[in-house]
Amino acid sequence: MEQLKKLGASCDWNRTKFTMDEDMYESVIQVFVDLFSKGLIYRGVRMVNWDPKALTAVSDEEVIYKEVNSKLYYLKYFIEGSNDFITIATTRPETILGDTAVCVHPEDERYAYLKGKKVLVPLINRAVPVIFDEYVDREFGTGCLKITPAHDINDYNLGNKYKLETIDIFNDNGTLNEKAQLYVGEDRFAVRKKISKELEEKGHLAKIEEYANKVGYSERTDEVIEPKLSMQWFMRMGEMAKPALDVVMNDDIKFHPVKFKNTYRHWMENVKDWCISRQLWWGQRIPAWYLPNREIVVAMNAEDALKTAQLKFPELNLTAADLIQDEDVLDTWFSSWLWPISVFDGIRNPDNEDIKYYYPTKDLITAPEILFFWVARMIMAGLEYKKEIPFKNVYLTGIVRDKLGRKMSKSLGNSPDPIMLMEKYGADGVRVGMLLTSPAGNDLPFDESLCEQGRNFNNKIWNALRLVTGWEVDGNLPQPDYAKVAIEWFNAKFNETLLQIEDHYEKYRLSDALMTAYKLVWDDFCSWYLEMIKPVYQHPIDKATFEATIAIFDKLMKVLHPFMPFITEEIWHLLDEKNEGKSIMVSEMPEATTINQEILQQFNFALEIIIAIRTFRKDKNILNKESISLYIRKNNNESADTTFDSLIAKLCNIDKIEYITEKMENAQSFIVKTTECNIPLLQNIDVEAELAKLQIELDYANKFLNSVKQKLSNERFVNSAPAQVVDLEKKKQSDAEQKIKVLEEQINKLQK
RNA sequence: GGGAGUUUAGCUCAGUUGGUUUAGAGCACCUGCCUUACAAGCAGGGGGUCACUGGUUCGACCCCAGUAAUUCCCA
Repeated sequence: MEQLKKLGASCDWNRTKFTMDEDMYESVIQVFVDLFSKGLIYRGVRMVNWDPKALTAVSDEEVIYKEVNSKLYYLKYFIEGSNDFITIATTRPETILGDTAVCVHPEDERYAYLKGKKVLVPLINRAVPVIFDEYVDREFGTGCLKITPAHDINDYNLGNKYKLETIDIFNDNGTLNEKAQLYVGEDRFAVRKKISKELEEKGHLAKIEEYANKVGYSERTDEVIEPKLSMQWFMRMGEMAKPALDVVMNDDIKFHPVKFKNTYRHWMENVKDWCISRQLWWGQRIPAWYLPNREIVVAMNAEDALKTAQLKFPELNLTAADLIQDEDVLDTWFSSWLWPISVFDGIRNPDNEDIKYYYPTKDLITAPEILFFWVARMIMAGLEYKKEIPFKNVYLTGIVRDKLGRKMSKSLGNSPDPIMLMEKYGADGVRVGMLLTSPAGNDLPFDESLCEQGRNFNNKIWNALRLVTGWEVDGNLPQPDYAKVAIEWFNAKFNETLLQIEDHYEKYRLSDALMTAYKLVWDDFCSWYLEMIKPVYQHPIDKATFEATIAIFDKLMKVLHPFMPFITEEIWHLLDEKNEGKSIMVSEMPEATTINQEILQQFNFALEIIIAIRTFRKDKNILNKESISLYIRKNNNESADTTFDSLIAKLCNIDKIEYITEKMENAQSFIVKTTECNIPLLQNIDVEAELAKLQIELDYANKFLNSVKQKLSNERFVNSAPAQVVDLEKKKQSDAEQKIKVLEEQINKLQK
């Protein structure tokens, strides 16, 4: 949590809650009592992962499955009242002592004759039925399966289905108990060796095969996990799952990205009852008390339980000492699922002001791996206790992974230390680094270089501030034309970009929103705008331009603030004394106004010219210090647009821009769109190189023209494609033809 | 074994009911620059058979079928 604060997470820290807080605890117990009274909570038997060394049940997450080399034992079971036998395959021969059936596939003709027969469990000769179920894989082993309901989850399910006897042959420490009849008190692995020997001696062992299978080991003790039956508390899911599925399917609650809707539906349609009891040393203790007559009372506390018990069974003369509370505690999700309600005390006081104000909320941000454990159940709880969905959107973040694609984990030691990262790159830098790599719904492949990029961005912004605040402002200076145009252009660009950013937010595409803002600041503001309006070194700037620039800077800081709270707050205060004592956090976000599309288009063309001139300078080794003249010849009967001329001149160090109509001699030229740019000869032209370059351009244009022509000559295309598309192709054709014409002219000129 | 995804540049990812010049971004890479806010920088540049095969269509990164690789969930 301290790390989150350092990262600038803007949480409501005053409302920090722990699930074991008094009020939270009470809410959980109240809900348990309520659901029990509604018949939604019941006690039942379930197979748990038992650690015979630690003497505790462990959760599925604490079991590590390892591939081990074991043996597959083929054992002969004699058919009752016959000398015939069938052969079953098992990796655990010691568990035959708990067998209560043998199972084959109903369509397996090899075993059809077994219908109604019983077979004898080797060594103890217990007669058990042969059952027929499609669960059996006919290809595995002999296609004949022994059923031990007490010691295998699948067998347990079959046991339930066919009402089989369940014989638990193990003690808690992994030794055999008296129900096994043989080897009582000996360890399961010692028994495996002994019993396979005995089975062999008595002619029950057909063969042994080497076999690789997965065995579960306890994460804590590395002991082999023993599936074990135990009494647990459950909550019925069926009735609650249905409405919780509906609100997601009909988009009352939206998932971002939507692909998780599928996963959610799949889970909700196959939902199983929720095992809510845990054998842990901490948590909300199950509010159930056992009476001497084996009855159970569920109540808010021991006193209530006693009162209820006394009322129910007056003949027992019960005292507090007769009631024993269940030792188990509740699954932590059983408190978490109430979070949106209980954190505002909405369970105990359903009509308090806080819950009325804060429920429902808009967005939940969480990890996809707990979509079911937490999100689904919060929705259920919300519908059950508030009759209303708890939130409208669920944004599912990715999992942070290292460069090798592994999850960050303590045991691997591959997690970076956030505090150390923040010292190195700054909190804003780390934030930018993480956010840049969070495309919606994908994992975050963590890379320190991304934080470095974030830091560099901070640095860039800081330097821009240094430039702007370093200017001397002269109130008497008139505003130059180029500055007026630059401001007009940037504001159009800003508005356009702001709409894009809002659209990204709308779609929960945070990395895209950040990247859009990043480019707005770095490219459009720093690289273009500031270069445009920058006064000559050690010259002052006019007041109007300066103020417009400060206003732009202010808006940019607000747009960046959600991503980089620290630097933006700092700069915001340095931009304007009036911000003293206020905070950018609670200032108004800029709003987009009408976009001047025309100036954006004009700029795009100017930009192409500028880039072409820069390339030209580089090609010809003409340093930027050396000023040049530019003669522009429009083609295609286009009229000249001079809006950005003063800026082209400023940015490219051009002493003169002139429009001409005739071909120019003694000049080098290049083409932008269909406009010809001429620059008077400063040096001899390398005719060969120039021709080669033009030829490449010409080839490209011709090839392009051909592809367009081919398209247009296809009657079916012209007939079936929309007119808009066809017109576009025609425009492409005429543009390409024009360009080819100009290129050919130039080639001719050079070849003279 | 069942289900759901993913596969586009060296890396991480966009690509909106199929038509916006011959597919984009950031980073990385290459070249030239210590230009006076910034070398943590500036300017320019190269780089992709859109996993593969077939189909539908005037037209496919996009729709359909199959194949392969890979990830997750459930068993």
